Amino acid sequence: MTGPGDAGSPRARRRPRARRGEGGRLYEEILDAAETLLDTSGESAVTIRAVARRVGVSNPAVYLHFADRSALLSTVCLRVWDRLDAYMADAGSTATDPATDFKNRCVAYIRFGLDHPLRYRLVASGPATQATAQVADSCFRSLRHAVRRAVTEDGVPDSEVTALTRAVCACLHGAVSLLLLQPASAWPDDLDRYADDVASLATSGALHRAGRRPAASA
Amino acid sequence: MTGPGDAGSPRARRRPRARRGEGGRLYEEILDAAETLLDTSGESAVTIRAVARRVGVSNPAVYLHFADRSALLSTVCLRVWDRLDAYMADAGSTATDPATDFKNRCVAYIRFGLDHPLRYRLVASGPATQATAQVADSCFRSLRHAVRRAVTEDGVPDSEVTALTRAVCACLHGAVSLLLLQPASAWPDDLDRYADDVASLATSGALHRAGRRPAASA
DNA sequence: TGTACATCAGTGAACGCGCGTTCACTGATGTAC
DNA sequence: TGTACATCAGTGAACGCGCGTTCACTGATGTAC
Repeated sequence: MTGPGDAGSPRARRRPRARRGEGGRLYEEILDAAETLLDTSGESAVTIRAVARRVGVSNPAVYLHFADRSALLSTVCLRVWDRLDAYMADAGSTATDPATDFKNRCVAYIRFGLDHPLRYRLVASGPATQATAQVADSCFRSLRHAVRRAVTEDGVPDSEVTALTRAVCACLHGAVSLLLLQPASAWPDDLDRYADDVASLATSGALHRAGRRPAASA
Repeated sequence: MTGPGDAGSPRARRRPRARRGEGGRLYEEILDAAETLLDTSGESAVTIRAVARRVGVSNPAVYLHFADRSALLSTVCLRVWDRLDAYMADAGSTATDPATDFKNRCVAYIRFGLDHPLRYRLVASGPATQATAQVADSCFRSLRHAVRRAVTEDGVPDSEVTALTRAVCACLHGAVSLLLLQPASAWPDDLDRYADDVASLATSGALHRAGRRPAASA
């Protein structure tokens, strides 16, 4: 049925060898392949062999750029954190006022998680190296910065902004995780509105708890 | 150093064969072993061979009770959901008023997650079979019931209680996940208070968003 | 009371697989003299 | 201008491992006659 010859076998590209000084290109190709595998089949599918296969290179070639599998995996993790950070910053930059900036970032966070479930899962529960902790923290600080600008008119102290941001993170992450547990068919129709709702819930709830308004029951 | 003989090898128990009619005991022993492995080393460590080794039985013996590895894994998942459900119900039952009942359940949820990180991870992102969905839903309904009783004095409609519960779940799950990403040394000192805070944040925020009070900024 | 038989609760050995990783090697390309 | 050499960017084959799963078998225990 498939005809003779194995030319059509999946991704057996046998890519041309890079020229003298351009060896570093393979590094990027490996990371791209790893990310694709991650998006398609999850963290466990990101194996040295699968990545090499996909790039069209022999297994040992991967070791020219990564010490071992875990080094590859944590580099991928780092890259995804960077992407998320950039995606949120990008979403925030289009806003004209701080509140919208903040909301846009929240929406971006949730969209990112829902658009790339497996990628998101890696950053949300991936290898906890020093490097990833640093990138994660830089992402957190960007968001805290947005939070501070958004609530500045109330004169909220630093410590409270941090706590507020933490609460927002917990809500955003919880909201994404909860949806990812369900089939996409059960998701809200308007995801932007959903993200908005979650963001307001987190902020109003957190401000509330900080004593800015009287508590509800306990 | 370890002396001669392999008698001390880890868990090579070579357990005695069950008597006629008591074959079902192995079923429970397998599940116990699987849960222990899960708690110790995570989902990927729950292999047919590792479980058999731990029980002290040959590999094929596992197939007397489970069709394959995935059947074993989803049974473990089911069991953990049951445990979580029971743990929350137990925590709620000691309360004398609905608000405390609800708070206790929230605290129990968070404690469960922090006490058994890997177990929690399995239920929170485990195999999405029909059976697990059903148990997860029963757990959700218990909590919604507690929420309804806790907010009954405001005359909140059913749909709002469901949305409220969903928001609470998202916050609880987010709060647990966020802490699990960090080393235990960075956790709040008073976990019960932390759980309390998260619970009030979720409830007050959600009531807020429902229009019960004026919105903060947007 | 004895015995053939069925069933239960497993065992031992093997299959093929994909994996991480290592080893010795290779062929093209640039560079020093 | 020619050529020996160093280096870059990889390759091919193999190692040992643990895994899921299957197959044919076994020994104790209960039961029918």
